[in-house]
Amino acid sequence: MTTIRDVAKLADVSVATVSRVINDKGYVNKDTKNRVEAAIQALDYRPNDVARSLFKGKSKMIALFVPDIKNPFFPELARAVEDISNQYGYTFILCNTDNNNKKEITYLQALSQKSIDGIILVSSTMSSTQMKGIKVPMIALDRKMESDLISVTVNNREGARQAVQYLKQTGCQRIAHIAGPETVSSAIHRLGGYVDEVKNDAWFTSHYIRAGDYSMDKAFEETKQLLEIEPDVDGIFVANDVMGVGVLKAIKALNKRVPKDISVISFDGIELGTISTPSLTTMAQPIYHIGKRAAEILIQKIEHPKTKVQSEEHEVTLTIRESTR
Amino acid sequence: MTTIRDVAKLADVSVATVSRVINDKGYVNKDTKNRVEAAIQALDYRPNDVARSLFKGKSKMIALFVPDIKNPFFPELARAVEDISNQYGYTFILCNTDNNNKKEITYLQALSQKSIDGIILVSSTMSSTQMKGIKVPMIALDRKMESDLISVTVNNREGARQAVQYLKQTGCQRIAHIAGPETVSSAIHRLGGYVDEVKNDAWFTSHYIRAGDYSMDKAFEETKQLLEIEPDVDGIFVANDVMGVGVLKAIKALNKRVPKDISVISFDGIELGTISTPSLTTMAQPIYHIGKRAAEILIQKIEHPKTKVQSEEHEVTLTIRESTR
DNA sequence: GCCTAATGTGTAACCCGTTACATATATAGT
DNA sequence: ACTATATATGTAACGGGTTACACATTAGGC
Repeated sequence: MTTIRDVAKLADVSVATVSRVINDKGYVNKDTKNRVEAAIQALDYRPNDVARSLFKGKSKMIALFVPDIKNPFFPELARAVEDISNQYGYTFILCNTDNNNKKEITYLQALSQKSIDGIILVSSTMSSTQMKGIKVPMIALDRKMESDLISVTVNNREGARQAVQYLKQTGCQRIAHIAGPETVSSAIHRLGGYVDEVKNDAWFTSHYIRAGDYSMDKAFEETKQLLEIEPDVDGIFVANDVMGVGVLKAIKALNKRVPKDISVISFDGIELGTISTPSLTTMAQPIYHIGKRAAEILIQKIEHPKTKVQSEEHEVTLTIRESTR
Repeated sequence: MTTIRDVAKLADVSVATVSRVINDKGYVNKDTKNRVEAAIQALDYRPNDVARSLFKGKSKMIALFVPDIKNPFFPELARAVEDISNQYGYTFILCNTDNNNKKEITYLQALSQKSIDGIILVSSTMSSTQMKGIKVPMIALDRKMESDLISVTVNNREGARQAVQYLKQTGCQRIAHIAGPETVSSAIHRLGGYVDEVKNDAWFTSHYIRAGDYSMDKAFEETKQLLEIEPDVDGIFVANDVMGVGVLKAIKALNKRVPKDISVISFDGIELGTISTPSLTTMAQPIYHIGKRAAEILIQKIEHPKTKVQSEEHEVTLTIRESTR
């Protein structure tokens, strides 16, 4: 590796001058600058980022915590964050937490030892106590956290209301909900929106709500049980698309038809929903956009710590496909 | 941040001794060790990895280059690599290259400035010339590269042969192939395996081969054209599952039935293939396993540079689902 | 022509662990 | 008792940029 001292020697200047040229900072005579640049070229010199990081206490790296990248909702988020990171010169670190608080804490520790500049969290397990001591800039994405951390989310409650309203508009009389995990804010709000819309209906009882966990398999099981207990269900609002596919499978397994017998609407708008048969009507989130915004806000926080940044709540879009009448 | 010098002061020893305690290296008296450990505890001291990296010239970070994490084949690979990285104490960096050689080179440069310890490449665009100068340990995954870089792949040619054989066994008489990009080794070998099996058949002409690009949309278009030109096709071997879904859609759009009129078998074994209707019969790769092996071999290369490591070619498994008779 | 400000450049300390080397004491072997 | 080793610990250089500070020179203003 050639170092700044090699360059300095070849250009016959001090390392300070080379540093000034590299960073375009401070006064440097034009001729000197040319000489230094020629030396840099000649030696194919590239500054060592680790040395830089050590001095600055910053690493130009940001991390994204997601439960599991295999869940098809997260790759697009990850892609957005990586794109923006890159654009601003940051390196992107991906951490799969499995919703495991211990793993999160371990990552947090490891990353702060590496002088990570900022972290984007898709998490529901981290408590405000745990976040107290941490001075790394952070932002919550997709889910709000117990702590008052700034977040970028969508308007889950309103989106859920619209979904249920749409089912009603298309003629559904008995609308069930396959909910997400009760520890996750997005799931809570989607459930809340559903309840808003059905709580005053004569037919409504809590039997119409089944607790899923955002996974396909659980949704499959819950739907089968639901339809046994409440066979008159003619519409299901599912808390996410992955579960939506499970619901579709369950309905098919029971020899009912979608949307003829039962309409299904879910939430997220991932590509998976276009592949199932029938394709899923869904409340589509601007997934890439929220990932992008989270990264942008985080970088703003990192580079201009005094600027006040605010939480954002984005809109979802009813995307009508084949699973509703 | 508390530093090693703070700890040394509190424990009333030199920094060298603290370092010895931290790294469990060299002689340290038991009492001294206890005192140092108490001081570390008291100050909640954690060594600065950046300083360590600077001295060692190693960062304990490895990167994975994939074309696009949104392609559902890659998340599982990424997950495997991340798991293994973590297990060995490495931090995991994800890079989306979009099959863009410029991006790859930019990443390579940026990462080597950060003293990256190793890189796993899913790439087909990097030439051996470009790799010449690079002394970072690397390994190819899923695709072989032009250069003689060690790789972890599956036996694509043999898998393709088995796929075509299976179609024949189940009664297909005219078997077409939707190929992957001709620049990608896996696609080339899958095409090769197909040709091996059909080249001597009387009916075979090159019209039965259509060039896809591993994307769903292209496969959709190509299949429609294929079936127009060769309406007697009763079996299609598709180079990957994502395209398999596109093929299914095209066949449906033409009002033919799978597997009644046309059997479809694809390659990869991603979860997506279980969600389509009908679900896809496929040659399943041990995706997680090859990702794991690539990471393990890379780390072996990093930590024990003299040990000889070898390329690995893993087996694929015929996974029969609904898209074949 | 004189003073101030702008311009130009170098020295050395600093960021924080690591380790070669020096030094010192204790233990073992004969 | 004496040397060879094992044990124990400290000092200071090192890795490679960055920058405060000092010093020197040039330009500008009047």
